[in-house]
Amino acid sequence: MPDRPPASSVRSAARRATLSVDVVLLTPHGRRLTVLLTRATDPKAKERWELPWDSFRGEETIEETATRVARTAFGAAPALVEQVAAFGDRRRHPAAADVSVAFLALVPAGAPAPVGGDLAWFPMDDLPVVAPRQRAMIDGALQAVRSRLDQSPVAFRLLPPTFTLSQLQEIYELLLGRRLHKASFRRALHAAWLVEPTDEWRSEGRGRPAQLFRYAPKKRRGGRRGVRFEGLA
Amino acid sequence: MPDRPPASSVRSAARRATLSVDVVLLTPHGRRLTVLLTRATDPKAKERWELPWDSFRGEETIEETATRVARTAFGAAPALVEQVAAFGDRRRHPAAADVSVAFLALVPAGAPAPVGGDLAWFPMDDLPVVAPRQRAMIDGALQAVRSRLDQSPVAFRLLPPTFTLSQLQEIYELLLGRRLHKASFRRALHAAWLVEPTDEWRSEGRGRPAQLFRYAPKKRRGGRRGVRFEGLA
DNA sequence: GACATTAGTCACCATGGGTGACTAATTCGA
DNA sequence: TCGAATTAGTCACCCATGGTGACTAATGTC
Repeated sequence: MPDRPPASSVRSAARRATLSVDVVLLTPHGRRLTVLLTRATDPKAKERWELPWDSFRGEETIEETATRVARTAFGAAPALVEQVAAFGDRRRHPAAADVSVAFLALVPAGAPAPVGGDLAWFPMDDLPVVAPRQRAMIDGALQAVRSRLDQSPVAFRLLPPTFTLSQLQEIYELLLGRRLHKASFRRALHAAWLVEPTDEWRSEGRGRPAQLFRYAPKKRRGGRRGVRFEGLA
Repeated sequence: MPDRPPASSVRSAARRATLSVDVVLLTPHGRRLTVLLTRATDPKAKERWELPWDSFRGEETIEETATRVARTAFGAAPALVEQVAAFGDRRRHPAAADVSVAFLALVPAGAPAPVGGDLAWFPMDDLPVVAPRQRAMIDGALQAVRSRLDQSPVAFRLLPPTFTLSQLQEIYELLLGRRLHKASFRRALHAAWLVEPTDEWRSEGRGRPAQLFRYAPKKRRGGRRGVRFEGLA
């Protein structure tokens, strides 16, 4: 049996802390997932690159801040913005914020290459040095994307509105980090009623033209079992 | 093609915000999951009950704050503390914090009943009115527990170190909100190598005595498929 | 026209897992 | 003392899930 403290919680006097909102912008480039980094603003910073961030302002919600930061950095609204987690440890952060809330933002494939030298897409597996807290945020964002593959339309937000099934499979392979069998992938996809065919076909390069599909989830019967694509709406 | 903003992000001057850390303490009582609430400290508050919380202090990490808040409220260290998410919207919060970080904390079954009238375990499905932001935190914590059932030893932290398989199944049924078939549950559990038998048996009440098990996850072969208990370490 | 290349489908089969029925060991009451 | 009730634990049947290789289809290239 634990000791029993006084029933009401001990409260400290209200204190103000510095808070930042950081965004991990992701987009596929070829067969690799890439992150948008900006050149560090502080010339004295050891690190040369950092995630887009801003201090939290009381006027907006943190989601609004994240969306604004993403739009400012990338130049357009991302296809999806979701919170990853709050990071409130003592690891270094560009703003030296007490606490930073990380968001992940997805941009469909085919994003324009960054203009100047102050913005660049870096492959996830070949990142430059960034502040340790932001490094943890990037890892957390990747983990979040992977774990939400079946709960959130993450894969579809990394593609344009219409896409071929081969493109979709490539995204899944990218995120899962392993090859999938074509027949299995399509069978599961069909069973999940996540996409519907359009009447367009894409004939690019050699090979048979592929039919274009769009993301159009349908109500599912209440089957509880099954793994892939479960719970996606 | 989106418009291109100046390459470097716009930064606002560092601003300080109020930040709270709130804890959703959960424990099973009978066949129901319950939450620990304390009586509101502010006598003018509309709500009479609230989640244990504290303002963030720069000296600790938010995880440390959460653990301290949980220990102070419950009277002992919980079996597991994990972050749920940051809530930075405009919903009302007891501390009127700009941003609140919610944590979930698990206490094994058999927790002592609260002493005074200032602390009470409320069933999840019969909660009193709490501030809207805290209400969202409670819902988020339950969702987090459910979604982490297969990734984190959540179920085992709601049980004492040794337990019967029937007890474990009850916890899973509690969290999933549906009945499970005994044979299926045990087959999957066996395949996952999550528990090992002790040489103790519990003979309480009528019926055949049950063998006691302990949580002792073993390395799994790299099988990728399968649902239940996957990824649990 | 042969061939490479990519799309799309099929059928086979191992495994996962839902299910009912069985046995085992205990308490309780007649 | 014995049988019913109760809880633990296991087995075997069988269908659905999903891995796999091989096939056909439609295009471009040489």
